[in-house]
Amino acid sequence: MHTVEEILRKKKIKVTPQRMAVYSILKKSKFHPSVEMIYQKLKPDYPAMSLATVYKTVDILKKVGLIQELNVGDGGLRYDAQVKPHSHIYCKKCGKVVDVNHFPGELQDSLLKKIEEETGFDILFVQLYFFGTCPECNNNKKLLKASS
Amino acid sequence: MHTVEEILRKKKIKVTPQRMAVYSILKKSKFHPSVEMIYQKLKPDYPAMSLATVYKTVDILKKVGLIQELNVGDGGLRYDAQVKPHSHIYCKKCGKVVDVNHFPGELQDSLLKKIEEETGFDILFVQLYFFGTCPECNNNKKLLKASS
DNA sequence: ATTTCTGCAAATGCTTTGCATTGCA
DNA sequence: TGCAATGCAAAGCATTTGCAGAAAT
Repeated sequence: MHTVEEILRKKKIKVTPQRMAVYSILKKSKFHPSVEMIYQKLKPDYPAMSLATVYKTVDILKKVGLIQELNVGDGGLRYDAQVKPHSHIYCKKCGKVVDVNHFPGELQDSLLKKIEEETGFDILFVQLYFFGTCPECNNNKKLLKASS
Repeated sequence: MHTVEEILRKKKIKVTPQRMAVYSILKKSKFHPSVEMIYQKLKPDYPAMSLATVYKTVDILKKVGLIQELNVGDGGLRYDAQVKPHSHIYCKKCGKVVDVNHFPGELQDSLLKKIEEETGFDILFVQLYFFGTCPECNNNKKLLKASS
């Protein structure tokens, strides 16, 4: 196992406070923030930080493989420091993205090979997204239903 | 079963040549085109058509449930008149999006319920994306490998 | 006849780019 | 010190919006 600093230096990418800060936000948070969200979280500690730097940083971290990009639609890309295969669930109402610690075993072995054979593609990775409404956003509706 | 015209009229949405043309492109094509691609395909037959109209039309068709939006990343949304559950494979090199007529049965019943229980979400739909390189884009590489 | 839609052009908003300054190695 | 990164502002693009004229019901 290597530290983030080592991984960056090995690829001749300079280790800067901004880059470490962006990675640290992503590593800590379970919210799968967008670039704008990362920027807002960093502002108190790095008042001079530029939004452009956050864009450039997530791009680099993505290319190096330290983070993955999630595409939940509705406009914004989200970033995730968890790069092991797992799936995501997105709330259509509040935009929250939550990890789903379930990844169909079927998807990891025989089915992938079958699909590669059928389509002729070489499969690099799989993204599985669930879309729905989260418990918090459901609350009102459920209470209304229960009382009617 | 209802015709597209009937479905639109029922929802008080006017049936226009532009709307039918956009739907027809999506129904016919297996390419999962973007808004820009749809616009380019329509230009010869509808030289006056506006790009804004295509944007507005896919939005309406999506809301009515006649088409689905695919989010393959790399910037552009794609549209698909096939609304039954199926998955998609996207070529990272040429951007092609192809249907995968395989949808893990696991995903449709017990697993969904389990995930709903674990997360508290109400799941509305699932998107499964495979990312990789298509046979055409692989060709060169494979030939090189074979001859080395 | 009324209502909605189209097409144009302008506006918006997210993301990228260019470049002088700053800072890591 | 030298090269790369930052931060700012401007540019770029995809998408949305407003509205007058056109078309559908």
